[in-house]
Amino acid sequence: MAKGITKRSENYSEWYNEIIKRADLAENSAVRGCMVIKPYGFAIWEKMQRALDDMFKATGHQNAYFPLFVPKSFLEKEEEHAEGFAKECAVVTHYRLKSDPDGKGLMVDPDAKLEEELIVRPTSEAVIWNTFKGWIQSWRDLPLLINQWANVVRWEMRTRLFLRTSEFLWQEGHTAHATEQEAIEETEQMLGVYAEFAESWMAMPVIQGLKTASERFAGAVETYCIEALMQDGKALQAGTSHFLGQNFAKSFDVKFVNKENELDYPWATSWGVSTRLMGALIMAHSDDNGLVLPPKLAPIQVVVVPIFREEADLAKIMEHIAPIVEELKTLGISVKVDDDDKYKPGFKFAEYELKGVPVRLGVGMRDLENGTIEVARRDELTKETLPLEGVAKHISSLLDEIQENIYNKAMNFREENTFTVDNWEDFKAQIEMGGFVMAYWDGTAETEEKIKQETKATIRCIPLNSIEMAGECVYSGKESAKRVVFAKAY
RNA sequence: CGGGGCGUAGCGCAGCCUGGUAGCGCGCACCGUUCGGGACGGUGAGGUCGGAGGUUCAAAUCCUCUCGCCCCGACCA
Repeated sequence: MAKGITKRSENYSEWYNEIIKRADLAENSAVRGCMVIKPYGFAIWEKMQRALDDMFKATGHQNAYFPLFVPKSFLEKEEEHAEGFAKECAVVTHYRLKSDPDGKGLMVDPDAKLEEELIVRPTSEAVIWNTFKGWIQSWRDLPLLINQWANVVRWEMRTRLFLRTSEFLWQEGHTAHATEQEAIEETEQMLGVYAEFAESWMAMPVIQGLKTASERFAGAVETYCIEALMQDGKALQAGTSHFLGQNFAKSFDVKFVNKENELDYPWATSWGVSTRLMGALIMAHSDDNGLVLPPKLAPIQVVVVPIFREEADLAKIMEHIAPIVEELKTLGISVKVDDDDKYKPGFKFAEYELKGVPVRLGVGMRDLENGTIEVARRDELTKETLPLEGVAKHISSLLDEIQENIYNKAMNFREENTFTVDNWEDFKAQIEMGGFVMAYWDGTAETEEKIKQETKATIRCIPLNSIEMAGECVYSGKESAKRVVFAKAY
């Protein structure tokens, strides 16, 4: 590229920021730690939302919306939950400003102090379970399967675009069930939905597993997660699904009468994914030419770049490609024809590569003479000249092929960067080099903590569906039932 | 909150040590030639040098204070 971006291999985080900037996805705002998601970035997020929302609906969930503010007394009710989130809460203490008598501008009106502080939601368990109290009386009211699309605020020390911002957009599911078994099934079902979304929409392979006690969601009995490996060898938690037991029901005094006419507390789950998935998408596939989008999430799947000098030539080219564009649209493919004459073709080629558009079609006067079209694919940066006849069908299957190809690439990368390690020296060396490190762990929080202190590696998850085979803990040498996934993480 | 770094044109930077007419690249505007991988030439617009105070005949440059941002750590979807 003439105006190359920072190489991925040289400075990963600079590369990451530059992809976001040059693909026009988002920017830091003037507001501390907050992010502006720009139209192109938001278009991708909307496609993610749509796909996820359809999956939630297909599994029987309904959308609703709950308040932004959580009275402090609500947040306090579940003790562990309160403790876990206390350190990162934005708090509303006043409801009015007034002119500053000592100078220009405004000041907080001390007379407008709230009797009870309001917390800007860091998550909505508290408000939602307070609401559920009024919704649940009988086993007939269960299961209650609710999802909300919302913003939340967590006052993070250091922020990074998409990966960690003070305010972020997400989806949070909150469900209530009559039995423990059903709630656990729901937790696992939604983890499966996330894994399916990550793999078949984002083309990003994930490991499904359980968090250790120390990494568990505050107030949960069990936290399930999906973990993905980024191209710099660091892990990213891409989604979580929590089995909350009866903790919130008890804290918020939500009870129902079961079929045996006995009072019981319902069992709860909550699960969420956020705009962090955008960060995952960027880091999983992009290269030194910019963003690489899986076709299923690309706002523009095919871009047509006419190559012309004269207005008259453009008109001829448009006529030449019109049937193809029509056919692509009929096939449900989103096509953009960039007939802008302010930029030259070479500029446009680079621009659409930066934006990750999966397929680019180039058409010039040469093609008109030959009845051809140039088809370039973003994932492999290859191009070929094909007869115009039948090209729409070819493109349609090419998009599927690209979707599959980038998944396979990410999968190969993960496999090449997943290591099985059996002694402490190898463990430290491998963690330093990056990747998922599969090692035995004795199951204690002490060992987990010491490993974290000495290597900065955390247990990303205890994988589900792995073969149980006993071994010796890589750190303590004590007995261990199975290998867990260690990595440095975002 | 600890440790580093930076504030000069829309963006990226030089100038500061050693005070003396505020510069370069990109971008922007106009004209011409170009147009199948980020074009080239010409002309031009654009600045209270983050802010306040001080030293000086003279401050982007030296001194004091202040504000803001970025990076590294603790925290974390």
